[in-house]
Amino acid sequence: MTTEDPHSKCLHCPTRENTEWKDLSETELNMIDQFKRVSDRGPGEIIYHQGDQCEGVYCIQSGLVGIRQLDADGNEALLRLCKPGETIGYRALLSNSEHTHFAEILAPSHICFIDRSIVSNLLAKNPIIGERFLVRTLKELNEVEENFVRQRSLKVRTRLLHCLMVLFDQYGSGDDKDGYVLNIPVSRKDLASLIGVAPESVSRTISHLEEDNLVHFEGRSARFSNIEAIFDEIGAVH
Amino acid sequence: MTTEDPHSKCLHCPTRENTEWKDLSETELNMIDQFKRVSDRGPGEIIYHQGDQCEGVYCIQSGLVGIRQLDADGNEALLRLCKPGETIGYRALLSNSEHTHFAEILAPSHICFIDRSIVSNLLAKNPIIGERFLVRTLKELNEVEENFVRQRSLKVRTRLLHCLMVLFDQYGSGDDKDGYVLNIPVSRKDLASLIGVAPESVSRTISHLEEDNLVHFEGRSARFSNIEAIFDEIGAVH
DNA sequence: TCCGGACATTGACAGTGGTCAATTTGCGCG
DNA sequence: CGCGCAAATTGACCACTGTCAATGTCCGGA
Repeated sequence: MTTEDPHSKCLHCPTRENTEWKDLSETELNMIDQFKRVSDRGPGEIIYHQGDQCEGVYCIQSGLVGIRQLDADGNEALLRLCKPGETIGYRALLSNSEHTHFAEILAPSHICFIDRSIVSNLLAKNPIIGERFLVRTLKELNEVEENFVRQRSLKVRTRLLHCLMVLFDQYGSGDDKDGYVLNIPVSRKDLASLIGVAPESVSRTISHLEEDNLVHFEGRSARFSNIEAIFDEIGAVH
Repeated sequence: MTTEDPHSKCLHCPTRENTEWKDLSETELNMIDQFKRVSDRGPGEIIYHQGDQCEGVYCIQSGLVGIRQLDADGNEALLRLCKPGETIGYRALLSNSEHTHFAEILAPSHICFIDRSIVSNLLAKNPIIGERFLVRTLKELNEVEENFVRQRSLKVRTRLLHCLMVLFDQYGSGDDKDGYVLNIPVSRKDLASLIGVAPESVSRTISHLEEDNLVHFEGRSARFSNIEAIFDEIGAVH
């Protein structure tokens, strides 16, 4: 990461327009630029640990990050995926507590670290920032609750299809002569964790989906030959 | 509800000190008093419906309210219980969207309605209010996620014991010559919904807990004769 | 006081999905 | 190119729990 990289300037960050930082003035962005630390991380690296004090927030410039939480048995549940543009670690900062999750790099990523003092400063000066994070938090809360209720009422097969459609919506690589193609950004184990089942159950369900000619899997790629049938099965309003 | 009731003044509301409104000035409280609508509701009444536009927020002065969400099958999942002092309906207001849940009275309650215009006014004048609701939202988010992960890793029996301990913490009527007593504030069906299982599973688990002399049930009352053993079982890794 | 309906319990049963174990596949690295 | 480890699949097994049905209990209203 050299200083000549245009992306090293927040002002020119391609993701900024859709983030909580979009209302910052050029002066404020320059302040962040001056103190932020950009780093280049690879899969498996941990950005912050569960239980750690919050040092600041992390803005994902590129790549993919997974938010995990340890359960009572020490297993690592994958709660959600975070794309470029997302700021993570803000919850511990705003509630002035330690991190209740940990964040792991899932694909090679550029991560910008912004110290908590900078964030506090911006929050104090610019109430719109706090408001943006409030809205973001409310949205996350709705998503988690929706997920929560969905897992109670739907079977594994439907949950997997639903999950695949959500992933397709966010990470789908468009269509193909023979259907829609998705490069699943996570391992089978993490896919299983996202829908709250054992990895073996995902494998078995995948086999069934193949037999039914609904989805064709090849490693981490999935091709949906009959996406309408899938929407029917999950009862989607899309 | 007569105007002579001292509780009709927010300033004297016994719950105010622990709420998001604790930082309001007397003048601001008087403004709320002037426009709020207090009502006396009975079990089964719906305070607001899922999908409704948000008219304002509701402050629970006394009683008990359940927050429910409809799932894909039209079932009503009980997400959480709200005690006196809690303000509900604020999420739709703050995110400027419709209610994603509905709120149902579970025990005779006094509910104060505060119109959204009043709340917006206070939020604009007094940024600390927004901050209080941000912290509240962050706390709810943590609780939901904890619950989410817990339901994946624990068996029904453990979840029920955990749920009973949480209820005891909040609604327990103290001890007794023969153990600790809790008046369970909800039906078996709702108790089942809180831990994400079928009502029959709760009944069966209750029978087992009786056999094991861990909890003695009598209608809606539960007596914990050996609360240490319960904590052991909840804390245990398995 | 009795009746009716909602709530709760109990039992029977079957299917899902978790667990364990054995392969197989895939991939990084020497 | 092959070794070795991790990921993924497949199969067998069965405990758990959801579903359905029957019965029992409680409570409010006529």
